[in-house]
Amino acid sequence: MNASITICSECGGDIVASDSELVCDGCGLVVRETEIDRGPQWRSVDEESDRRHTGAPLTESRHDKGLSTEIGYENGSEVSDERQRQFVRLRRHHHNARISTKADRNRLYAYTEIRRLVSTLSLPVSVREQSCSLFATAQKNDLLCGRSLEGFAAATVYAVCRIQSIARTMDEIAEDARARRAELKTAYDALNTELDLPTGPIDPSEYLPRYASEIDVPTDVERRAGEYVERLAESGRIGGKNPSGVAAACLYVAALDDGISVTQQQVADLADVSRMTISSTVSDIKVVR
DNA sequence: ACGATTATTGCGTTCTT
DNA sequence: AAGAAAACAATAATCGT
Repeated sequence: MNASITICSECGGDIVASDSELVCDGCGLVVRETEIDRGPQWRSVDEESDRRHTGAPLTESRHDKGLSTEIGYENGSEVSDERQRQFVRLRRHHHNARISTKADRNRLYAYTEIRRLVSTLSLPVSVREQSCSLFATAQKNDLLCGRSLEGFAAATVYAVCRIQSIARTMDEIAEDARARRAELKTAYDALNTELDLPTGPIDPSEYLPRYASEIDVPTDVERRAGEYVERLAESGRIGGKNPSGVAAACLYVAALDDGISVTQQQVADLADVSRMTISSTVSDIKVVR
């Protein structure tokens, strides 16, 4: 994807470009986002041939996959009045042709909402693309009728997070979504039952890295917390429990082991559960341990 | 077969040490 | 600050129509 290779200052590994970031393939250090000049914005059409395309890359997050054509407004002075009026008509026709059906309009609206959500939640671009295509299939299966568009936009984002094992609670998505939590849930349930998404139950350890960094504990505490999660799972104690709360509880116990002073209330706020939820799984951990 | 009612279980509140 | 217990809400199961 990128021709210019540099050496990582931390570990000496190669810096490679992935999506919009430059990442070290040795230690995973993100060097810089976007700013570096990567030469012409080409992409190869297929890996074998040498043919290159210019232009914006195809993206699933625009309802026409980014292939839209615009009729410009910059008219030179030599353009006659009649010609200018013709352009106005052309633009209107072009616009109408581009988003003709209600489904297209809905999709356009949902896509912009998805784009907004993904960016405010600072999720990777792959989530945006997959959410949009998920929305399109949902639309194809007539899942939308009677349900809110905003709810579906948020639900696809949440669903893709679940599929890609990106730890986000439904509440976190609902926080920034322009939909009520109930709308998100009905939409997500519809997606799940009708399209049976490949989403197993969330592994609590998926939350550990994020929570660990938020309360600023060393990595071996995070690792110990992971062990506790595993132990609980083995003894079948996380049946239907909120995985976010379980992760926070394990982190709490692991932190105490290292003599780091954290309160149950702190980790409870972190996981967005009550202190009591933490407390109960804490006592479970002590049984297992 | 479907809908309503009941039962189980996790969750949050409040009280207590 | 942490634990204990009674009340709550949601989901699963059972029963009746």
